[in-house]
Amino acid sequence: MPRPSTPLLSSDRIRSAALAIIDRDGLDGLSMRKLAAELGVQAASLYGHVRTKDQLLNDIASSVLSTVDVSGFEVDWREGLIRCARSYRAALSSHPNIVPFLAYGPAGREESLQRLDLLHGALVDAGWSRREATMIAAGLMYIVFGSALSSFSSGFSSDPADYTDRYPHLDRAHLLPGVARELDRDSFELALAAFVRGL
Amino acid sequence: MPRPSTPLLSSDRIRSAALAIIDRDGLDGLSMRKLAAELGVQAASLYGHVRTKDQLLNDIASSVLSTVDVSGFEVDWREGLIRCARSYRAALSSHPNIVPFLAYGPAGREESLQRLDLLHGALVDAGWSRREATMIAAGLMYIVFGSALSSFSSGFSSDPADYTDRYPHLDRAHLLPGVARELDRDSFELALAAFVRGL
DNA sequence: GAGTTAACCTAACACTGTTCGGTTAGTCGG
DNA sequence: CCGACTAACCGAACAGTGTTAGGTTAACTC
Repeated sequence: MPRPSTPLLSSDRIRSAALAIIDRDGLDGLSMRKLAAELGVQAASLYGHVRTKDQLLNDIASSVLSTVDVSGFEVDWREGLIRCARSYRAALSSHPNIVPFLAYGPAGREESLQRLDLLHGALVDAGWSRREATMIAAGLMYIVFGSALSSFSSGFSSDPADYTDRYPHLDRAHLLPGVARELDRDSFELALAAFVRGL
Repeated sequence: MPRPSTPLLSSDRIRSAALAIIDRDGLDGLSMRKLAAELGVQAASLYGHVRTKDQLLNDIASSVLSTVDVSGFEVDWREGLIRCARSYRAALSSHPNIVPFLAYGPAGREESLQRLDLLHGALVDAGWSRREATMIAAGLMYIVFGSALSSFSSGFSSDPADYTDRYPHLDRAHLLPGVARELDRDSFELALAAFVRGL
């Protein structure tokens, strides 16, 4: 196929198709050839719109994080922290399969820095020292990312025989998968509330 | 080379060589061919001792986590939580490059479950309900894994120009890389203390 | 000493991300 | 209107990945 009359590809179309694949097949399920195939195109054609796969993933990550809202600090810094964390978690858990990518490396994403700047400023305004503000922001991110990884409650088998005898205190762990989502949310809320209250 | 008089390979040698590569070159720096080369062997030979690369990584992860100590709950459950979290973090931060692998999937690792069982039991003994115990354990893991990812303080540039003007509250963020390790530890301790105090 | 097993090898398969050079449709200058 | 040029795609290839099949020979067992 030569140059088509109306372009088949665009950065946006590529990004959203890639995110759909990630959501459906996981992070490892995304390959450039598969992505191209779903767009009705050959793999090489993608590189006219995207520099590298890593860059594509970064762009997707940024767009996922762009929905995070850090407003709400005017009322109360505790409430601001809680809202910010909830918003972060909502963004991440709407596309959980991309979280391992975020976990990989030095981010330095524009969006993250901007939000972090606001968060830091709000904490300093509330009376915390700069160093304390940095550590509190870090702690909040620990809880958010830790809960978003959720290799915790989703990592349980649903076969009771896997636990009985060997792990006496986990004798009902096989019920976890059924309530994993709810339990993850409640665990996050508990951790967040305890953290903020304990500051 | 036919069968050598004394075997060149063993599961242990393979595991420790692989972990050394991961520590040195990162998770992506480990390939079966490279691992084989460092052991003076061809890649295919590894598969006589290791089922798959994924299994190898799981075994390595288990051995890293095997140093975690969950004793210390006799004294006080708060102290027990703190010691457990510190021990976990120590294990993870001694081999930080394998943490992204842990972040990937349903773990269900023998070691983790065993430790989780003890933790859960200790919390129930201390008077928490089973559900609360589960959530508290999850919250603790959030902080441990979140801090071990450390895509936070290690993700900052050391060039002041990257922050000035654009991020007014982060005007000293360029200093972070120099104190990243210490700051990460302090942030972890702060988050842990706040979390436990807030329960 | 024969037969079996264990430990290595070479070669290959089906993938991966990415690049090079080609082909053609659309667009712009004269 | 037509030539030059660019934009958007394709086919083929490269170097790398995890993994398997089948071969070769040393060491062990009876």
